[in-house]
Amino acid sequence: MTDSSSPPPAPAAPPAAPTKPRREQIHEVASRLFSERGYHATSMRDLAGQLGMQGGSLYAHIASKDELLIGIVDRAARQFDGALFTLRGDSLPAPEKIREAMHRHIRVVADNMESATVFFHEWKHLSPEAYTRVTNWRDTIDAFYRDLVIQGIKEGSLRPDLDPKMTANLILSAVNWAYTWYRPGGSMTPRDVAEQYADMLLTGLQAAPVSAGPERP
Amino acid sequence: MTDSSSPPPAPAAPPAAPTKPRREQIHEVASRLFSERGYHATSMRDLAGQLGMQGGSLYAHIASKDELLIGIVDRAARQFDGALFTLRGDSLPAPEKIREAMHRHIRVVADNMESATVFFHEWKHLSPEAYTRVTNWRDTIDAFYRDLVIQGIKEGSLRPDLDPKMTANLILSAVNWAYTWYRPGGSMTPRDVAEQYADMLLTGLQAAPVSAGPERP
DNA sequence: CGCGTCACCTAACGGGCGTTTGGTTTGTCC
DNA sequence: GGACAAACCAAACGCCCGTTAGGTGACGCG
Repeated sequence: MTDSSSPPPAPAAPPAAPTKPRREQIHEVASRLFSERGYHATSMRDLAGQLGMQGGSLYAHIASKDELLIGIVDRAARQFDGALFTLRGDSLPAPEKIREAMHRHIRVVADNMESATVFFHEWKHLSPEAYTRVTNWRDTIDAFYRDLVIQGIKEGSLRPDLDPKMTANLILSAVNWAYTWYRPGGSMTPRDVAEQYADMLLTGLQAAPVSAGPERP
Repeated sequence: MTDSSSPPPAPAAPPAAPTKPRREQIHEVASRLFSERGYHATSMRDLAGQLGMQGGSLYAHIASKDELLIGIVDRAARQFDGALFTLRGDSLPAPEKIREAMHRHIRVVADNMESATVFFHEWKHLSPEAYTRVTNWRDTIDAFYRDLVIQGIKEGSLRPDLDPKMTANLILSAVNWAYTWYRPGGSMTPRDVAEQYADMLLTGLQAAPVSAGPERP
């Protein structure tokens, strides 16, 4: 609509390229369509139509439909990776670390709603190599949260009777499920969500007993 | 393998029919394939092949592929409904009610892993009427948990500073996400999962402060 | 014995799929 | 002004999809 001649290729300065426009546009629109309709329910002609071109013309920019999915999922995985693994070194107490990890995790989901949705929904349709890559990667995320809980139990900041595996499951449920309900335009920032979730998880939903007496007041 | 002549039609007693075998077999296999591969990645010929028949022969028993999906999703929704809505009348304190609702919710997921997976994954591909039906139904489930939290705050059994919407989101995250990791053959029963989750959620992950003093000992 | 019915097969239908091919336009650089 | 590449179109490729139509054998019932 606005400008039909999309990219001025910057003729004199190609070394540090300004952006790669068309290929990235395709990936972006594919993220949107795959997340809205699903991978198999999106045809290459649908995708091309949204970009104002013909189905076959896509193949001047990309190699195949599979490669598109792999690109989207890998990119999402790298986002999670980059957000969480810088935390491994930090020496915060476990509750603070859990709070911070949840914040970063939810922010990645919130900032990449479309590719995160594709990541959680369509990873089963990846080619075998990409499939096992993603599966292994998810195991390391599980382990990250599990180790975090174990550390907290050891240092005494978390309840000693916790099952680390189940605790990690619970935390992951909270942060991952966000892709189903969070809407970036709404009133809550990713930080708001993470703070509320972490508060509820760490200190519990139950009202504190009425201070003094152990039974009736 | 075992018996190839499947159903003796019980000629003298058709009034209260014994079972409807073939149609149900198709629904069961479809649940499995849809949950494993996704709706659009499962062809009617795949489905028929698993039942030892030809693609076209399915249409002697079912009307269409859409109808299959609708049947599976509706059945799953009815399971959740039946499990949760008998709780509306009970006059338990909110924490107990949350614990019980989580237990029932997880049990439905665990006892119907395949149709639950289809329910959570493929509802976007329903026909328009079934789509809005499922969407509305999910809203009532959200409201159920939200009201439960509101009741708990009113009666003083839950923290007064909770956001009911977000608290319901957290509970739903835990019980719904179970479909991604729970395996019925494993060492944990649905009750084990629910008890652990409810304990963690209600009383919190953090270790209790060192008993006596309000500040440093 | 003939009739109906059930469960299934074979074959085909129109259409959409991912992808390839060859050609046309457009714009830049020498 | 001629070479060149990028971006795209139009058309076709073989294949698979959901679904339909007509036919066939087995079986129970009057």
